[in-house]
Amino acid sequence: MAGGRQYWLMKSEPEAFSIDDLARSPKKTTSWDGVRNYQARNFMRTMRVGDEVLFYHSNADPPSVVGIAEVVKSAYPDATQFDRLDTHYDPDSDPDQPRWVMVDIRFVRKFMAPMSLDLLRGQVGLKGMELLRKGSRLSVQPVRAEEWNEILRLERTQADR
DNA sequence: GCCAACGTTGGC
DNA sequence: GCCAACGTTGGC
Repeated sequence: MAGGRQYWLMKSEPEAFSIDDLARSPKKTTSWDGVRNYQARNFMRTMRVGDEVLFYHSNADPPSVVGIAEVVKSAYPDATQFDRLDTHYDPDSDPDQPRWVMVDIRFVRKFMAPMSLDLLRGQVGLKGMELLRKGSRLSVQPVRAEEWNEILRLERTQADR
């Protein structure tokens, strides 16, 4: 796996920040700030430029994977942790040893049709996917190459209808 | 170190 | 709006 491209899934509530918001952002790029979960942070620390990301809309109707982004900047300190006025302010984070990081991601493309949780659950090849696990809340999660390929294959069959 | 209480996430 | 499934906090 060394040097290989990795795949990820990142969740966002479309009301807060949608894939369309990403597509409209300057350079189609945004800083993925505000992550305050250690497991998610640890995954972000291992992200490399060129890694690919499934963009997922949570708390959406229906909740769906809606497109693809790519990592364009690896982990660096999340500025919002030091901003008292920000909702993600963390008074316990030491500026000399920032607790939270963010990465930059860039819009790649939006799927022709959103791929809903229901649709994904119907795929045998996605049985073990973290996203589909009951109670799964991880907002940044790894995606296996087989899962990534299965989802892109699914996308093509959806587009052919 | 245990664990109850609490806060959050996110599907439904 | 409900609530299951978490993760975190803090008393002990």
